[in-house]
Amino acid sequence: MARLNDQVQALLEEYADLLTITGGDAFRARSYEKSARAIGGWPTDLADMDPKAILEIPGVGKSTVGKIDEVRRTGTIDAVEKLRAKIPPGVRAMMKVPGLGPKRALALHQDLGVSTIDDLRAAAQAGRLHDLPGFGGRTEENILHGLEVLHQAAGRADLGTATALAEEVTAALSAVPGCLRCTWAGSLRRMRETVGDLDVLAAAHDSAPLMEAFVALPSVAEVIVSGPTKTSVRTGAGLQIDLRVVSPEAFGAALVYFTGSKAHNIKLRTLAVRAGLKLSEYGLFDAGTGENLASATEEEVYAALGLAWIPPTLREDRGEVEAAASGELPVLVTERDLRGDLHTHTDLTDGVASLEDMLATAKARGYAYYAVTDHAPDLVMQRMTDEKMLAQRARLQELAGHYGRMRLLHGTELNIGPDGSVDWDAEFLSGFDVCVASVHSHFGADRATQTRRLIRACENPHVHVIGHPSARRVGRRAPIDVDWPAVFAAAARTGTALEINAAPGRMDLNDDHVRAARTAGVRFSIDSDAHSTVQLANPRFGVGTAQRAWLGPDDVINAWPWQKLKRFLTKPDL
DNA sequence: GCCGTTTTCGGCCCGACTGTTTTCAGTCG
Repeated sequence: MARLNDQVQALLEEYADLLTITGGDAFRARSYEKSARAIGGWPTDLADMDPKAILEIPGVGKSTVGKIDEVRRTGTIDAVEKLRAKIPPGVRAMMKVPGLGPKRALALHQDLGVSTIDDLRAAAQAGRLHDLPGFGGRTEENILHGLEVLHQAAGRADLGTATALAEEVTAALSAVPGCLRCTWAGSLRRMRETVGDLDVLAAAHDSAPLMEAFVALPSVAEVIVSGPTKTSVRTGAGLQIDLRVVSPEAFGAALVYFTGSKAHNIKLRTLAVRAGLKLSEYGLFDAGTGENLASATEEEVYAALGLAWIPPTLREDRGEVEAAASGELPVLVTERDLRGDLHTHTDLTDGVASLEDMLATAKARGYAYYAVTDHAPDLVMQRMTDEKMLAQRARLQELAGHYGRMRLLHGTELNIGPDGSVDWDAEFLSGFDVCVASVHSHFGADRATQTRRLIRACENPHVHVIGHPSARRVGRRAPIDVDWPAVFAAAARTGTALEINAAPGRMDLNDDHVRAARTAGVRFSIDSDAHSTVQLANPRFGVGTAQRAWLGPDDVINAWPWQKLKRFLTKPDL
């Protein structure tokens, strides 16, 4: 774990879950959930804060400060350990199955002796669940389906988790004496939305010190294989990390080789063979003489194959090799191109940071414009009212000019109802600078219904962006069933942007959909959906998706200068 | 456990949906 905040957050979340499972005070559990979120989203590392400052974090009281101190001293929390002794970890894991909450998870454990996900699957397949009180045939089916959803992401880490781990590992290894280069490769470098393992590459003349440091990392739980060029470990969270150490002369060739994808590598090797060459992780060689033609940098390797350097996010054999050969690689949008964020929250609804803190962090990111888009009233739990929204708008107007030249936009995240309607009438909506509209309910409706509701939302003259259009949660909830070509056509026709939601748990739209939508003429908004100042850094992940879909700066409305974006936010008459 | 121009005690987010039920528990956002 990179920050003490993350460690504390994980322990407090676990404590809240265990309290809930054991039927403890629900308000206490909720309180711990809240402090966990507040701590995870707090920008300063707890390790650098004194207790008094920690007590200032909203939602954190004396009891939590004590537990933070305990984590700092002992690495854990005694109260959590005591509950862990009573409730097998599998019971908590079962709560991750969609449709299974604390009550049923505990009932399954107590009445059926089910205490792992595997037990649960076996029991459901054997039809042993529907005899339990409160369980029936449909519940059993839903649990089996939920297990399927969970299984698709099992053992895979989302982009945010994997990136944090990769940064931690490469920083630690880079500090080892004799380490000349260290970076991550593999699917994480290609910025796939989830990764099954982490590939780390280092350059050194002597690999031994790196291997020793690697297996001694605090996040390592198990060593799978260990040798002079390759060591594989598993983290406590179950993610495999492979470390390969090569000589500095071979670093570029190894980076190409281990970044992949497999299909991209095959294409490159085929190209090499046809030219009388041989490509491996050690370099590009003359097949006849064995002479090393290129190996130190990726650029040299690609150049020796007659190719321009190909950005890692494109290396999927989707035409990038041909484009590199003909000098037609696209100019990709980068994080630096983003001039603003059009989907963010504050503590007025479910964010954990104040408006002022979010604005200050946004300004530090160098944005030219920034939209605050708190939840609208139809998401009842957020308790939004017209008055609260108008008060926020007034506050935003007061703050105009307080954040340099950053333009402050007042927006909202509307809820797209099952019929495609949204929270407010046209008059109220016209008061916003920007409206994101998202699906937050009725995920199970049929394709015709989902398609109609999204198209109707696009046709709303006050809706500028469709937020997280598929409503999927990576590894947790399947996307809604939609006729995407029809929605893409509607978005293009109505001048409605589709969001690339950059929160690692969403990554929505995904790269395939973005590619298809772009072909249909759709524009995109790469948004953080930040609920804390830390999450304002999310767009880097969305840029990965955008690049994988070959998007350039012109495809992304929040890469545009304000005047151009302003015109886009005035939709044409339909 | 946290918090306070309704409060230092007594509240704490609320409604919809699903599947199990015969009046409601569990889950979700």
